Amino acid sequence: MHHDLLRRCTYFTDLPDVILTAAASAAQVRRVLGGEFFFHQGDPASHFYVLAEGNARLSQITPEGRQIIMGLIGPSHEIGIIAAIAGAVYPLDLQAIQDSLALTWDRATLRTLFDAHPVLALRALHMVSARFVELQDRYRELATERVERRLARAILRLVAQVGQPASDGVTIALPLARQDLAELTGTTLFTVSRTLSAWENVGIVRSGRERVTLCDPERLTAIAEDLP
Amino acid sequence: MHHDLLRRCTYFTDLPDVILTAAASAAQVRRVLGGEFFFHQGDPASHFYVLAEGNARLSQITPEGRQIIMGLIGPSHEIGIIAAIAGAVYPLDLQAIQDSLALTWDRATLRTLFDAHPVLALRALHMVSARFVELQDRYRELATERVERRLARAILRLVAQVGQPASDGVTIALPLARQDLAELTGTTLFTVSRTLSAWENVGIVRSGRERVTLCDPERLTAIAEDLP
DNA sequence: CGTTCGCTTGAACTAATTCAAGATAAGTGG
DNA sequence: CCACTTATCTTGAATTAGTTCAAGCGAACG
Repeated sequence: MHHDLLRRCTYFTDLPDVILTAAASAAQVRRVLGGEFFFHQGDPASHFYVLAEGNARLSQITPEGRQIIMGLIGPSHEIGIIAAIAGAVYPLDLQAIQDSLALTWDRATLRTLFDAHPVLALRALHMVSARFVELQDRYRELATERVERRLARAILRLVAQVGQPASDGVTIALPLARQDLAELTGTTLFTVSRTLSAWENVGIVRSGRERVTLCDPERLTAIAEDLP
Repeated sequence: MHHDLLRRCTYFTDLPDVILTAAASAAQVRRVLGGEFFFHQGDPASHFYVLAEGNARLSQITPEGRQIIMGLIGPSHEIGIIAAIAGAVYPLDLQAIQDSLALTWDRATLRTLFDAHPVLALRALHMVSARFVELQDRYRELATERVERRLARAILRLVAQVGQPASDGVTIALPLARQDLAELTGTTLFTVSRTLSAWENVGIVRSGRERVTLCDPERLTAIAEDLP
């Protein structure tokens, strides 16, 4: 039921039932196959999405054709509230990693909801502000910290987001290549490979083809936070 | 007159007079001396500001005590709309560079204005979204581009923002030390100094103690955009 | 069973940092 | 007005984190 999905998003959480119902019943459903795109960078921002099933990658292409990953998202994550703004374009690509399902609202519907329930506009402001602060922190991280630490944080973030318990730790439940981790942390696949190998040698992680398992969260946190 | 100042901010521009008047008459005035802070990182976000006179620096301190500059702002720039959100804290410092004057609204006032004129909430969303996209671009820049190019862009941005015509080019009308440029571009003051010296030798800029003059915008743009 | 794709590792290289020393310029107080 | 002090800037030399390139390994997949 859409209603329950919405209740789990931070955007809709704790709102009165009447608003949830209004939003849920105004939603469209969109299915996107793994590898396909919800939208591309530069497309007119027409729809706001809440991911229901699957996983997706937020990425940007540099003018030179180099790709960087701005984030990886899973169910109940909201994307594209910029669609509420007339004339806006999406600032990045949203690509499904696995077959995915999303609820979606177009601008007119969104505006109707905002007009009926002004709290939704404030919530949108809240959401973008929170993302802004997060991005600011990652910016600072990129400007001031070494690759090993950035990679440690990226893995801790991913484990928190999409971790699945495994026999010897927690596995990141996404096919995640070295190249992806490199684009996520602003480095090269070689450096990622070397770093993961070093960590594996001391038992912090286990990793293989497009897969990383975190075995020793304490020690990885120590690296991320620069503790003893 | 406050009304005119507001008309020049992108946040208020093109709004009906009645809204501008409502906003202007609800504003408080705050004066801050050069070097003093409007607010600190971590303070409860109580006020939204529009800078009227002076210049200010947006900066963050890392847990290790290293500072990075997120931006430099001048008159008619809006800061701190996060104050509209209950429980939020400022994510960075805002420090006056010169004696400054700002219009300011506290949360209750802001909410009253939002209720009376819902377009203001949408505008807030618009503003934060625009800043978000800008920051994303700078993030990509930091992740993928070399220091020289980042510095070139930073200087072009500053010239556009606070440039003042001079005899031999356009001067950045701010006391701006090498260290400031380093913190703005994610590098060290030494690298900034070397790069500016190299540029000065080929006539792209002239620079001295806390001062940079851009003499050849075309060539600096060529560096920023990686043209021939 | 061979081909493909992702991963690893070594070696050379480089952009940028770090550290040190000195030069230059701007106040400050006698 | 000049010496003193302080802050900013420059430059060189050594170092290093990370990149780039090349070669080869190994698991997945048709």
